[in-house]
Amino acid sequence: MKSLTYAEENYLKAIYHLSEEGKKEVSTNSISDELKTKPASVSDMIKKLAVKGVINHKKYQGVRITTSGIEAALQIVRKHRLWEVFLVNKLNFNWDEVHEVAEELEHIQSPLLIQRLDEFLGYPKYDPHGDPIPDETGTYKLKPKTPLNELQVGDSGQIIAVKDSSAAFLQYLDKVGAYIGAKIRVIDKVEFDGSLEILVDNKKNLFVSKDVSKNILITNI
Amino acid sequence: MKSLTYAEENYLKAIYHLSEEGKKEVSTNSISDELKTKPASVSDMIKKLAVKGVINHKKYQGVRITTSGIEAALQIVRKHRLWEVFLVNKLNFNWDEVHEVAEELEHIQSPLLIQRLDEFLGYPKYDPHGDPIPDETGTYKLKPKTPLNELQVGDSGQIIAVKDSSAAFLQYLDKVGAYIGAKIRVIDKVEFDGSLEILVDNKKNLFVSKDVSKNILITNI
DNA sequence: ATGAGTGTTTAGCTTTGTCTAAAAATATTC
DNA sequence: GAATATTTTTAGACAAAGCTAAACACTCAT
Repeated sequence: MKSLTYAEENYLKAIYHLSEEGKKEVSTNSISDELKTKPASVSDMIKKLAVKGVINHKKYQGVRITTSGIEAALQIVRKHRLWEVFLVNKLNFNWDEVHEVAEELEHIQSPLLIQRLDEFLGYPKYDPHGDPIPDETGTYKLKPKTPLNELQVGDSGQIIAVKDSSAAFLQYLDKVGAYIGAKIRVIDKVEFDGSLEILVDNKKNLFVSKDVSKNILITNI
Repeated sequence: MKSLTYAEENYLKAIYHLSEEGKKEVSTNSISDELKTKPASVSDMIKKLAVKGVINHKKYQGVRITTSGIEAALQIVRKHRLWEVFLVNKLNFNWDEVHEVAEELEHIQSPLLIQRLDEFLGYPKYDPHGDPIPDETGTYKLKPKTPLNELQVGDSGQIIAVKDSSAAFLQYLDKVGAYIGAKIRVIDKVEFDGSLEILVDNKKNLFVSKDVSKNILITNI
């Protein structure tokens, strides 16, 4: 299979992510929304991707990613998330600063580079946002994610990801001392407003509103 | 000044390197040789670069890089060489494997990334080939380089670079235990064929032909 | 079931960076 | 100094990736 151009990689990744969200068929408009391009541009690109065999397409019927498309997309996702780990763990970037740079770095073409980077980082299984990193074969494992607000008093676990990854929300978390990987336990729950008291890393008590707890995902309850 | 595209950066870097080799004016043909493009493509690009103010150009008279062009080129060179240090020092690449990947990485646009990478690497002053790394202001210092074959018996120094950086030559050096940074001393010189006996890192005697010693550059005699 | 509205595609244009072929300018040689 | 050779530029084409505007197809209400 011929390799993909920079733009083709971006379209395929968008289609892959949209395919993950439930339905099999991805619409032209949803792709153009995701990538901030016009539907006409998407139609053009769909033809190219279909020729390369990474998607199937019938006119006016949306797009379906193929097995080989999923494989290719997973390798791009793998690169993106490995670079995010590098930026956060080695270069001390914050969560909210890594995405755009990783968008560029993910397109670097060098299998050896990615293999060595993976090794250098200690073969991480999850990126700084808690999303799984596929291995060279495309295999990955999701951690079960439960919104913090669904936990009961006494439940414990680890912050694995956030739903709202806006800079504002990430900065709030930083400020109160919560972070991806923090161990937490639910100390008290106020039924009236759904707010929680949680213990962070066995040392710090924190009160969070339901609005906040809905956006924090916990694993390993 | 408007920023440069990927291709414009490559042309500017080529012009910068060609300008370093003595003469001020760089010819269209030499640029097309360097970049493996056709002279017609170079003529087109020259117009664009002249509009952006990084080169001066009079028709049929070659090209001269401007001060602002040198500044821009030095930042690209800085990025290229920092990535080379990263690849060799952190990811265990060999000297002869880093150039192509660094050619891609040097185009990533993120001042913060380069700043953090520089810090992570310990603010290196020279890349794995012994070439100087400009700082954020474009300042750098060349080490004086003398070909090994011009040293006399008793002279000592450090391998700072190689002239011939073909994979074959670099692999030969690896095999005999010579490397950038190795400390050497000239033990004996055969006047008949110009071959040398040298002591490497105070522990290993090595015989090298004149053809080899011409291609090894020494600093700090 | 038809007509309005939404979604998708086509047609044609733009920019970037490349090319070939031909024309123009400079350099070299006799 | 004229003829030839080389270098450089122009002209015109093409592919990639985007756009606008217009045409086409599907979907849903009435």
